[in-house]
Amino acid sequence: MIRAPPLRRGDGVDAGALGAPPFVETTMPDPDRPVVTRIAPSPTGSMHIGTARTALFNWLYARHCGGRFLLRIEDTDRERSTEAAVQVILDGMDWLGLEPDEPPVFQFARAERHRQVALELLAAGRAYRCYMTVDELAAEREIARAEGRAIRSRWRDRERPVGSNLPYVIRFRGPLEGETLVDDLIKGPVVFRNKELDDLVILRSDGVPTYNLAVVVDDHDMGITHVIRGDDHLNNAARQTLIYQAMGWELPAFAHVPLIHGPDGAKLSKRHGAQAVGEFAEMGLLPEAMRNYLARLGWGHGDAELFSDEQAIAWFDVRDVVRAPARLDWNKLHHVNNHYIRIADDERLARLVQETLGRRGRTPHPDDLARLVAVIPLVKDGAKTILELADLCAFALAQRPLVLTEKSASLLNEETRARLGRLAAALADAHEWDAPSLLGQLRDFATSEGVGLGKFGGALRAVLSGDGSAPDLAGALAALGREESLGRIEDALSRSQ
RNA sequence: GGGCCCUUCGUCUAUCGGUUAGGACAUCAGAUUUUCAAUCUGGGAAGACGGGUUCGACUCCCGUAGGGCCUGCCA
Repeated sequence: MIRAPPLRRGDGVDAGALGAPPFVETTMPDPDRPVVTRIAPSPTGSMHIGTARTALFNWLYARHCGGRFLLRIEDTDRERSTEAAVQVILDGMDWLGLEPDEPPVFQFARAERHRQVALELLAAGRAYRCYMTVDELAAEREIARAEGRAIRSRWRDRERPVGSNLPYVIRFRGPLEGETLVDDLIKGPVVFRNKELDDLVILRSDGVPTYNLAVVVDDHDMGITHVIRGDDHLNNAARQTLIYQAMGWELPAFAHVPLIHGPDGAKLSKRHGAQAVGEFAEMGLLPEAMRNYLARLGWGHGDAELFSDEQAIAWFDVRDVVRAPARLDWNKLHHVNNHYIRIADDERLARLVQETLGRRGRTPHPDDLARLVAVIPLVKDGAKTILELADLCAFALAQRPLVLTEKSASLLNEETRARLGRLAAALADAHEWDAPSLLGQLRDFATSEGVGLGKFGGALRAVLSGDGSAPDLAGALAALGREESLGRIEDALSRSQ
């Protein structure tokens, strides 16, 4: 393994102008080191679904390798970071079931350590003080852009202004020649010409470290072996590589995963329906469905579409992540969600439906849970979300006497009322009250009436549900129970026309 | 402007030089049916474009076009 030369302790004067130690080509990660991955979101708002997928990839890879998965909160931007946003991340990870193996690391709490490293780099001549004002910087930026080159500070090779106490930032002193290789696990080898890389600010004028320094120091200190993150960081990886080399630190393996786009191919944003993890939860998606769908978005294993966490862990390798950005497809997400609703435990679903109903302002009734557990098996196959499941269950929770919609009421005429009356009488004597035998009885009744089920099915559904949204009739009768079912029919028939 | 990344059915993907280019979602048609749904059967649907390399290219190389990211004292 190639290692950078040891840091040279400076004498307080920027040594770069005198000739900094040469930069090495690259150092590769030790293949024998146990894998450590991390997700490093910044708490500046909601938790993006792309962040969730990156977290999932990190989690899957760590589990696959028998390694560890860590969480770091990147809160060095004091202006925008909020405690509430930290909680959103913690809740999001919890909901997704992606438990980090250690308590989260808060980046800002490590600012002193970052500052030390910045000073070390300064002392070693690998960084310098830049006294450019905001205006000067803006001007340089404009010129550099016009000339099609990276911005350069004129303080790179200058002593500090004599006797001045002007504010300054510390910039990393990158090499002007040669190339830097980022050997990305997903994108393959990517070569950057060093002259294209600007000298990034590592310490702000107020002494707060910047992201690019903090990530490198933290990833190194946390022993991260695989940096799996959004590919918006691919360019940063080159400059970060330079910092690793300047510090003589072993490089992690990089894997830059493409971003998630909206259905129209544009960057996923609010107008696409949802972009925050919390919103997906509120829309009635199941976390295991999200894991399956997200894993499948940008990664595949042959024809496998629906798979367990265990299978995903067994199969997942970052190297197989697709290089192109993927679009969020609501249809497929819903399809996957439907699958997990079908195989989910009915009591769990009942509780989720109760929560949904509660959010809609429904006052809970003591019978709710029991009725939901009875009716959910009947309707879950048709539910793409918990919200839809709640809609499909609604009829079972209605309290007598039901209010019939106009359409439902219109199905009750002299003929159907008479027929329902005879049906109620027949059902009152039924020995069995389960779906199969009820279906048999409905059929027998239809035969005895000399008509098809269609002649009174609509009316029966209307009086049982109020709005006609009930599922299979026999199943609905069974789920409702004899007393409730006959009561609902009775209510409707006794109502004046 | 500059640098970098990306490009297979509408969408997510399989293919790792030789396949009738496979699967899933969506869509269409039919079947079933007590509404809706579900279910079953079947169909249509793709290698951005142009050059190479090769006996042979979706696969490798170059170019073009289109999209994305970075170019912050944001992360």
